[in-house]
Amino acid sequence: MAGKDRYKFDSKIHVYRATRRMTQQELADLVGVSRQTIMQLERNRYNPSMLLAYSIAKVFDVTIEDLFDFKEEGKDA
Amino acid sequence: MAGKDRYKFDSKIHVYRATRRMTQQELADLVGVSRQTIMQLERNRYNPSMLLAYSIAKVFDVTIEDLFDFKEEGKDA
DNA sequence: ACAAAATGTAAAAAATATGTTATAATCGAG
DNA sequence: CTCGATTATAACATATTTTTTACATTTTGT
Repeated sequence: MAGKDRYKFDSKIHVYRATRRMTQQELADLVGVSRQTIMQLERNRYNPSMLLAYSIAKVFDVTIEDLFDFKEEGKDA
Repeated sequence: MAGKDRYKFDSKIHVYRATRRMTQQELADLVGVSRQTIMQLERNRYNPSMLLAYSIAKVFDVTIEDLFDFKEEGKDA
C-alpha cells in the first residue's frame, strides 16, 4: 500500500450515491461488501483495493478517476 | 476479498514498462514500493490498492483504466 | 560461452483493508 | 417530541496486500 504516498484522494461516493438516492446498504449490496466498508470509504478515506474501487465506479457508470478525486500530497483541490 | 468478485483484470504494466525501457526496479523506486510488488502485479495479478494503481498509472501518464484491462468474470478479452 | 543484469519463485513476517457486531448519533416523517 | 431509518464510531477478528530475504532462471551484451 505504498507507505509514504505521493498521492491522496477524496471519495465522491456519497455524491453519486445521493444523486441516485441510494443508501449505503444498497450500494454495499450491489458491490458485495459490508455497509461499513462503504461508510469508511466515504468517511475515513482509507485506500480501497483497485477492484473494489472499480466495482463501485461501475455501479455509477463512471471511471475510478471520476469517483475519486486524486491529488498530490500537500496540495489543495 | 478476491472471493466472489464480479470483475477481474489484466495488468499492462509490463507493456508500458517495456515501451519506456524501464526496469521493474526503476518503476518500483519511482512508485516507492518493492520490486516484488511490481513483479507480482505483472505476473500473479493480485489486487493492488487503488493508490498504488494510481501511482503507477501516473508514472506512465495514463489512467488506471488504461493500465489495467478490466473485464467481467467469465468473459474473455 | 561468459558475466552481468533483469526477471521469476517462494515463504514468512508486517501492514492494512475488510468483516462483524454492537452501540450511538443524526435526520426526516408523522 | 418520538419512531424508524440511515449513518457514524469503535473494538476485535479475519483476509489480503506488501515487504523482506534469499535463491533460481532467463535475458542481454560482449
